[in-house]
Amino acid sequence: MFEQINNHVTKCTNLSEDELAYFNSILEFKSVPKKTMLLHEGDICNFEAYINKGCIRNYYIDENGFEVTLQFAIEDWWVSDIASFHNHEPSNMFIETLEDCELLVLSPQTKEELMARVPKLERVFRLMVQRNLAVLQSRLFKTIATSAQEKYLDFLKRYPTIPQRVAQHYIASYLGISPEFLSKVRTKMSKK
Amino acid sequence: MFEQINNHVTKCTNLSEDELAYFNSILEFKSVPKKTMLLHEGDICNFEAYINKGCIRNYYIDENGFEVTLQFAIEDWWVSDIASFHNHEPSNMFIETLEDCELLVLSPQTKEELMARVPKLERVFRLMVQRNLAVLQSRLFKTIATSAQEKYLDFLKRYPTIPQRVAQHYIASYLGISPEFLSKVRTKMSKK
DNA sequence: ACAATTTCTTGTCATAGATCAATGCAGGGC
DNA sequence: GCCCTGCATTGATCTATGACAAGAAATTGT
Repeated sequence: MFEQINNHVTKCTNLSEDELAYFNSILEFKSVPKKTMLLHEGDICNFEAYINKGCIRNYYIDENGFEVTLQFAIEDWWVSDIASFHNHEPSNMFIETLEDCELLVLSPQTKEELMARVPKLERVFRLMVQRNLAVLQSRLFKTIATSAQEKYLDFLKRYPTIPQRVAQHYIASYLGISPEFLSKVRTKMSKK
Repeated sequence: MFEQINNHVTKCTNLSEDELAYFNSILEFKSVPKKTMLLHEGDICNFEAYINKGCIRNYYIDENGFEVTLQFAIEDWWVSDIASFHNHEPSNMFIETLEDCELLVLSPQTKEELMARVPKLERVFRLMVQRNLAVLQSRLFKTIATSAQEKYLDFLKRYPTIPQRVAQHYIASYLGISPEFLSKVRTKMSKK
């Protein structure tokens, strides 16, 4: 049950047997069916969850009900609203399982404890946030600078396994285009 | 010279006199004229700079020469390409001063030393990255979900001092619209 | 296996914003 | 004071993408 996450963590830093055991001992295992809301706009996010199995998305909704998918997360990723989680402030996003999921969960308290006991893990989480930031920066750039088709191709390259797992209209909402238009882009692409 | 930055840092964490003195001692002061390139695409970013005075932007350029401004930074902000800085990998962005600037600079080595000697600062920088991430997330959302005018209004609210300091076409490139269209949005707004 | 629901496709029409070109305007160097 | 050069504005088209509607296809639960 912990091989995957331990593998993941030890890629970034070296931990002793003891440290690893402690780390595992404070993780809470959770099994969640698909189509479950893990976080609702306005709630304070009280989890940072490692995905052992499954698929999750988080998204925003604007005043008119228009959805924007911020990210898909699958095995070996973490999901959370970091800002809400750390500052204990209401979130403005939604987090929802798209498949049945197995999660390993940290609460704000357990995470703090963990950081205090195993400071080396600070690094792991800082790296994670930094990587996230870099990805988001380049995504913003592409969102602004490129056509729908380019964005879709880029998405396929970056996340080749996602399209087989999630409905197409979610991908459209990730790319920032309408589902109809994504469909048209796809048919145009397949004709050539 | 250090009041500003010390103020900034002690807002996030408590430091002793000694720690603060050490922190200040390793900062390198740099005075840079406007229109200077601090980082060029392909270079490895070797600085994380606190802006004591001045205004800086970082931006991407795509294959066709189309520019996207990632952010404007003014007094009391840090500028860097975090990913390039930490992983010693080539950057894909440009960083350029828009005004004469006074900077307080960390190199990768001095930052690491600093983190080792004053671990409390880990927290400061992690918070900074997290805040950045949250801002960028909400910006991506707005970029996708809202009209040019809304984005502009939001920009004015969030960064009220920037428009007086930077050329309008830079703002357009931040908002992801053409300079001509921003001009049209502005005249339409002022007519009502 | 079937009905019910959800998702995907296809067509037509509408529009925000891009692109191009012309004009005006201001600041800096001489 | 005058000429450059770089910005901002304005107007006339053009285009990528959105919105809506209706049908086809796929998935789901029972």
